[in-house]
Amino acid sequence: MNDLMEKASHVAKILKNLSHPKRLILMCELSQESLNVSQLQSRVQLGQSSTSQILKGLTDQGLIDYEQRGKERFYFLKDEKIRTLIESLYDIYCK
Amino acid sequence: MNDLMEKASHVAKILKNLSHPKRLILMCELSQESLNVSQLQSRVQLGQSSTSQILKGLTDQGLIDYEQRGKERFYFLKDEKIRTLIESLYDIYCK
DNA sequence: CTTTCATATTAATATATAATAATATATTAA
DNA sequence: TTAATATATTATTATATATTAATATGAAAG
Repeated sequence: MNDLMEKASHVAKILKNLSHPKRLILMCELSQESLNVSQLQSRVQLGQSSTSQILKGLTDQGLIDYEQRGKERFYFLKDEKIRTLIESLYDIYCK
Repeated sequence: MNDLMEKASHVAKILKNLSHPKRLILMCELSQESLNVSQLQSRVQLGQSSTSQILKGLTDQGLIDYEQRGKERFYFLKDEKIRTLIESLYDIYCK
């Protein structure tokens, strides 16, 4: 039961990151291509601050990472399991 | 973008229901067999009230349903897509 | 070096969620 | 018809999350 709880907590945290429409869209976009903050901002219709905060959260949890190019930061999916999960979600709910 | 937002909101709501370790375990249990409230309670280590509230939320969202047998209510998954999703999660994170 | 642009951080507030306790309902059995 | 059991509901509180605004950092251009 303890091991189960740990696994469940881990998966639940990841799901929480996807459990908000705009974060979900953001992650879907990132599953297609690397994008910088202002690109993400406009695709997801959120302010600069919220977008940055969300990206920080996702980065802290190891789900995404970024590469700095000049002034810009290009974010991309770091965790391949997330990509698989997003694909499954697409298969289940959007086909 | 609007259609996208609608779809994303729908999926996000479902994910939110799974984004809590105990609700996730509860849903996993229900994906295996029908269970009554007190069985769920003990498997998930939650009080009676919380368990009932969670079950109500899941029922309201059409994810589960129940069948009354005497004093007891046996809950079961109503939405087959959820079962598929839970199986995917298992494949991705627990194998 | 100073201005500009992209992004990050902090703080403040509003809103949602989780947990608990207390009470209510409904079914069955005595 | 009352008592016992399973479950539901309501109210309250604590905690977490989302949003916004204001300020700060850091890279590059001039």
